[in-house]
Amino acid sequence: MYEPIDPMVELPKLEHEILDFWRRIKAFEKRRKLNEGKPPWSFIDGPITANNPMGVHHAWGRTYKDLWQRYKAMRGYEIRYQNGFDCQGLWVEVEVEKELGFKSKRDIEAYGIAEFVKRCKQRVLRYAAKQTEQSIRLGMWMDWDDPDELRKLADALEEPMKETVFKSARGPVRGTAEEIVGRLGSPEMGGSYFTMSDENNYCIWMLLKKCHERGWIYKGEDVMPWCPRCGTALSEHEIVTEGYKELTHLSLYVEFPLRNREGSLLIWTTTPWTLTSNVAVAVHPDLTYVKVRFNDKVYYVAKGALQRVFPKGGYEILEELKGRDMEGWSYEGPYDHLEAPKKAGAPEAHRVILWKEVVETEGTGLVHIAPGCGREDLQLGREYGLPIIAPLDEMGVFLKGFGWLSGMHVYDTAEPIAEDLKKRGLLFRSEWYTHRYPVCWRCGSELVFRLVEEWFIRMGEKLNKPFEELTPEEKERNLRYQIMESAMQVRWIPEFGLARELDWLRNMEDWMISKKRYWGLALPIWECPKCGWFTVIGSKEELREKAVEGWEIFEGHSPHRPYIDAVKIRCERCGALASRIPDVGNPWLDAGIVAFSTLQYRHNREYWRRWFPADFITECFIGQFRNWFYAMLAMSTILERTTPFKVCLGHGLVLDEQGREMHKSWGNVIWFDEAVERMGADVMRWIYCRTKPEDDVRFGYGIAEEVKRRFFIPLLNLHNFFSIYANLDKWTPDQRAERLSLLDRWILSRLNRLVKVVTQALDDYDAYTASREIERFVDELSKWYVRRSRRRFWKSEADEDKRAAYSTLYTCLKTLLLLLAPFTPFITEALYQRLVRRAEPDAPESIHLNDWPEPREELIDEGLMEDMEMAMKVSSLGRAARSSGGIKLRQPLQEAVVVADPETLKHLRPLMDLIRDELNVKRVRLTEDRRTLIRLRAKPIPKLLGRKYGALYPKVAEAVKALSEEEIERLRRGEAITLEVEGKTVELRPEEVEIREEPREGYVLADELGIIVGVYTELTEELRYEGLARDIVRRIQALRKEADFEIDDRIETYYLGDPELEKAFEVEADYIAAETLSIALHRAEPPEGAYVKEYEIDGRRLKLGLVRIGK
RNA sequence: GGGCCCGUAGCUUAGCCUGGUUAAAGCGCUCGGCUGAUAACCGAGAGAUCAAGAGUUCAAAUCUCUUCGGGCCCA
Repeated sequence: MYEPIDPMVELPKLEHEILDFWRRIKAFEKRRKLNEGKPPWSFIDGPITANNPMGVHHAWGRTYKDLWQRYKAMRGYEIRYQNGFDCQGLWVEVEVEKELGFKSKRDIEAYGIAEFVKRCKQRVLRYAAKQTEQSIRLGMWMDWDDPDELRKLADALEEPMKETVFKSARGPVRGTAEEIVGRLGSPEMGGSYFTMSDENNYCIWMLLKKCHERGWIYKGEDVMPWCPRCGTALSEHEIVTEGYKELTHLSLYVEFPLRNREGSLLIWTTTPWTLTSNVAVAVHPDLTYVKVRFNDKVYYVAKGALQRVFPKGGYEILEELKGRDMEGWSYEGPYDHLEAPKKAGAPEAHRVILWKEVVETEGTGLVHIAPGCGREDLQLGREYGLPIIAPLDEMGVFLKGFGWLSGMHVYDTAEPIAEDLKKRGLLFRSEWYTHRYPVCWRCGSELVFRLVEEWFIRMGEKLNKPFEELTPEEKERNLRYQIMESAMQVRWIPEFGLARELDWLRNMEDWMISKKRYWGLALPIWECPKCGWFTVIGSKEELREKAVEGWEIFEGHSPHRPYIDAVKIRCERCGALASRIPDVGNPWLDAGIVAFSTLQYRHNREYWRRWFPADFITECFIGQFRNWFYAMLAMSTILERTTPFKVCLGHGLVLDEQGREMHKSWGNVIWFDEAVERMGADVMRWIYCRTKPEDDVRFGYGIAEEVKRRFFIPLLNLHNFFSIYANLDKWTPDQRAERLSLLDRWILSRLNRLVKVVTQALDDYDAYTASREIERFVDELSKWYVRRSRRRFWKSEADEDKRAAYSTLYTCLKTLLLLLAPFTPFITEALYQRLVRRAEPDAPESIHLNDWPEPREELIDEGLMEDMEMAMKVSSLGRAARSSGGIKLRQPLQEAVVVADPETLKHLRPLMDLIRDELNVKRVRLTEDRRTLIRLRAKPIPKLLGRKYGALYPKVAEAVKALSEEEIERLRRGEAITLEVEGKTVELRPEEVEIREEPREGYVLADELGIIVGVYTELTEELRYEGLARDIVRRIQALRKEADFEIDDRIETYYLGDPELEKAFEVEADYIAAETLSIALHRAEPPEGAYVKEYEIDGRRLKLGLVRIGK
């Protein structure tokens, strides 16, 4: 017995049953076993940060990941199924700080780095467990760790050096908790990879050492946005997210007196504290500057800034000059008398430099440059070889050497500095100024720009020429261009991905890999405090060899702070003890190495070669061009000078239903757990699959409801329709038919084309086309094939045609389920169990253990599909015609006429029966002759004819109206015709009549694209009773359903009512009885216990009573 | 400042790469119809100067350029 499914079933509930089922039969394990040793299809999972529960936006990429893994599995490829968790970095630190109520780095150090790092690891494990559960819920088949085991491991980490047992995906593992955490995802343990694993960290060491060997690692200074409260630099990324506020600051116009010439440069700044570190003044080479006299003093400002600087006028222009004319002018800085600037050589360095970024729409058109306090300033300073002054310490307090400012906090210095300058006659003016200013995303403090020492990987020069013109030597020298070569080996989807990646690579600065924090990759750089020598250690073994101190403290621990910091080595230059730099690594190093660390690059090169490069990766592309995609490409290029992935599918953002980004603070976030339990994972997955990946998708419950209604419910209904009737007829797949109807051949043709198209689309990593094609097919299967075939399933005898119908529909449903299985794994499993597993005892026990269907080319009949398209078009026109004539479809009509060109008619000829049934007419006529449906009428134009014939006009008009169609046709061709009116010969000219087309008597028409369909609306007695009979049948059917009779219950029908209706019962008795399974029709009061209802049909009353007899 | 994506009906989208009938769907609204698989469906009506302008072409929503608007990435 096939098992119908309630179309109103709660999909989430069904999905939980399926999850249990999979678990019970070990479906995933069986799939893996089936594909073992087959050709590999390599997918590398971009690690998700295990720091919070996953959101619905993660589900998009994860749907893709699962879709293609499932698809490739059905195609018979071996797959690694390794999920990844990103573990290290500031994101986790911030959350742990919140958990612990910390406010700054000092709190962490007071708490103890070891404890803090432990908390970070625990958090990662707990959220990895959570995300594992959520991913399983989404339907992802991966080599998962048991979430409960991960949680237990997190708990065990309380005592990191204590022995414990972890039930890994490959069986129990014994060791200290810390040791086990370091081995997660290893070949012997299976499960997800964790970027905090020892192997991942040591792999990066290997990579960094290789960079160092090529001279690409260096320590540099950079000016970074810095939070004085948290004591840390923030990356550009952290500021962009939500890091700007409207703030009002005191801005100053300051005079810089010129040396060796009259007057002062006038500069403007919103950060007075940076004046202490001024080194130069920048002007635009091409802007016009003016020398002006104002209140007896002489100033230089940009011409375009005059209005702003002297709003009340009163100045006198003495001279105009270009910025470039001022280059090299020397001036006195405002704080040249302080010790630190003096020591740095600032007073001697002061001069005017040229900079193309200077504008005259803000300030004075002269920009004060302090290379220690601004990123662009620093760059300029480097170009011009200027000294650098960095005035602030970690907490934002002025260092020694700045006179009265030393010891003051930067936040408190604006007004004192203004006072000070005023006293010394250097302050031209001050004013409050409101602008968007970066703040710390954690504590809201205003950021300052601070010079810090960081470590970098050199990207190489930016050569100002097209890629094609680069010489091999230039590429060899510059990592940047090598990575570009790797990027060009990738197939980017969408295609503009390459352009974005190359743009990033062309412009990116050296890669800053350090961060002054605690939880992350321990950068393997050991530096000598005495002489500045440094080296990069490439492995744990190398460190052991070189260690001269502290190894015993480190031994047994993961390569993280603080234990790794205990290990000292000998400086190779001066022999002093060298320590590891305290910095941790950029987290994108962690994620970027996974094409090596997870594929056993260091220990099993053969395995690595089998799985590298990945055939496919997919992630949300917003931001990843400079993050994961970049890091993967960079690291693979460094190690192997090739791309680590062949195809990169990027997708857009998940927005709310109004098209806004989801933000916690806006209250429009949809949580994954809630969404999946409300709409179901399949619906969520289908929403993502049917979206163009390059666009953003709108996501919400309204959209889910629509997707469910338009796609899932029809699918369930198709299944139910088949199940109900196949059960009644006890049809099984072995009951095949020799001969298929045209309709069967058509839908099988459509089906096989669908298989072909979906296969091609998925091979092309195009879920969008695949899902849209599937939707179209379901629509046609439901709205055309089943609708037109319904009666074939209803008839009582099980003949050849009926078997053909069952056979065809079963094939369609089964194949459709297989095609859909990778997209919507739950519902397809549910239906497969209810359909295929009932029909075919040998079928694999889960749909996901099946092979992917092969298209049967020989069944694809392009001609037939074209014919059918035409028949659908004509049917639609016929229905429109009936509708415009106000004739309901239930009323049979005598005929429908189709007028069209011979080509169209050729298409329609084989399908006339179908059209006849669909339009409920007795016959269909096809013709090329328009006049079958249209008659021409001539109307006299009184204005012309009246004037011409005077009193005779009424008779002429009559004659015109009576013209034959042949005569009108001649007029239409432009010929004049002659008429006899009252014995007179009248010449009628074409312009004297208006010719109209009218439907022929009795027909209503609809037309489109040159096809006209007309139905003849005159009813014969016979047709009228047939129509009434159909109305009656429908009422009886409705009543049967209301009475909850089984579909195959026999009944007796009692009727009384209007004589016309009673007569219809008599005339159409056989028809009515057969349609309603009535063994008898009685014109009588229904007996006691009958199910009774009164109806009105076309204003006539009818009382019906049904009595159930049984089967 | 540089790079990229997107502007089609009230809303959500298709079509654009590969130019060619009267720009296609869904939602919503109005009216009518069908229904023993369907909480579905079918038909009609209303609703689009395809962001604007220019160019190429016999022909432009589609190709090119410019402008405007929205967004993203990088400075």
